[in-house]
Amino acid sequence: MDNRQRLLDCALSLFSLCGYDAVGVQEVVEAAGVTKPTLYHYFGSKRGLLEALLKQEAGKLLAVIAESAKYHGDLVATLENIAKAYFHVVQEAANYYRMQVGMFFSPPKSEANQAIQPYIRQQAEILEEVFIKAGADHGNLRGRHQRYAAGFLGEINAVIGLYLNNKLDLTGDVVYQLVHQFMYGIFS
Amino acid sequence: MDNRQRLLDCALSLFSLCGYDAVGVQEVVEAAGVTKPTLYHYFGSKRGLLEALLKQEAGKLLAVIAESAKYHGDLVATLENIAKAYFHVVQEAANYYRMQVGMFFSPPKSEANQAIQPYIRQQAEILEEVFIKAGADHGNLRGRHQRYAAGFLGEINAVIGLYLNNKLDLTGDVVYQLVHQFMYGIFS
DNA sequence: ACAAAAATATACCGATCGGTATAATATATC
DNA sequence: GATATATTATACCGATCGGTATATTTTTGT
Repeated sequence: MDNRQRLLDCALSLFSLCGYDAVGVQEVVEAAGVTKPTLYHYFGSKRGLLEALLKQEAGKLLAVIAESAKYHGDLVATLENIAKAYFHVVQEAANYYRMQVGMFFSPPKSEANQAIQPYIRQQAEILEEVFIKAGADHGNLRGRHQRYAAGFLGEINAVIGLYLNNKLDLTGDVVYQLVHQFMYGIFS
Repeated sequence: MDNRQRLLDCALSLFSLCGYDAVGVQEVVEAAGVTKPTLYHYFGSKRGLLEALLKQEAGKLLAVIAESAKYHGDLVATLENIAKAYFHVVQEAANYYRMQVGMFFSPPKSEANQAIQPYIRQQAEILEEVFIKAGADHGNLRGRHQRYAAGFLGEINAVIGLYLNNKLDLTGDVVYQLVHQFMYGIFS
């Protein structure tokens, strides 16, 4: 009865490791120990499988990030919470996060990119809102919220990239250094 | 008689737009107006076509970046030169740069990721060397060159991402703001 | 107990995948 | 002008692609 979830789990492993296009439907069902009509019963198509996977996993991620991004007047603290949340998600679901970032940077006409776009946009909105609200307290941020949100996430993903390649650990110290460098510069 | 170059050009367009896996050999040769044995004569395989493409395009990019990254005691000026160089490359060869970033973030077992790895490593080494040399002048940078190189490139790519989605222009002002925020923080 | 519906398997579809054997056509060398 | 070499085309290969028609099993509602 959990064949549906097992298909999702196997799809996540294979997609994140080899890529959506490179993985055949046959490969997914064999890994899950079922046959093709079972997959098509639950998901209708390969694309449907991908979208169900994103709905489940990206939904979880968005909830965690949104919770971490509540701004209460202290921008440094908020950014630290956000960085901590991303690092936590990556450590709990490295495969999924790798896949999400890969899909974001995948070619614009690929199915993978089109499927991830709505979730990426929500993510961007959450981060932008932080800088917009902080702009009320720090006037000179205004008009740059989009760039700051993208830049901050870019730095987070850069560090996550190092972590996924075993180049560094995601300690609390990294959170501190990342946020303070972003806020006060490289010498802080 | 320039069928070889035409194949490379068409492959670049298609790969960057739709992805390496999603583009068939047949599609490439049709776009180039030749037949399959012509492609296999020049490149031996689909993978060989990709590698020839990278050798040509990534080589050009690396030369430009390396030239821009010569450190002469002024870190701010060097980072501005690097950012300018990246922006210049992106404006001259948007398709290729999009493809390169996409391949960098593609799944670790995909052919695309494996093919781009050596070039990405060279790029990282160029950037890290800047921060290592700057560490001689600014002691408190030492031991963090890897993180700073990755973080700086992450911010550059974040801005480039906004540009490729028509969210902002790559003006000299963006260079200034990016580098100064990186060096002196968000309020600079 | 029985019928309706959900879930799974067998076997198959046409299309496309990357790749090639063979042969014809240019092009350059002598 | 003959010969060797590089280049291109015709036609094809087995394998895999995503997807499905049909039938059977399992579960559910009554």
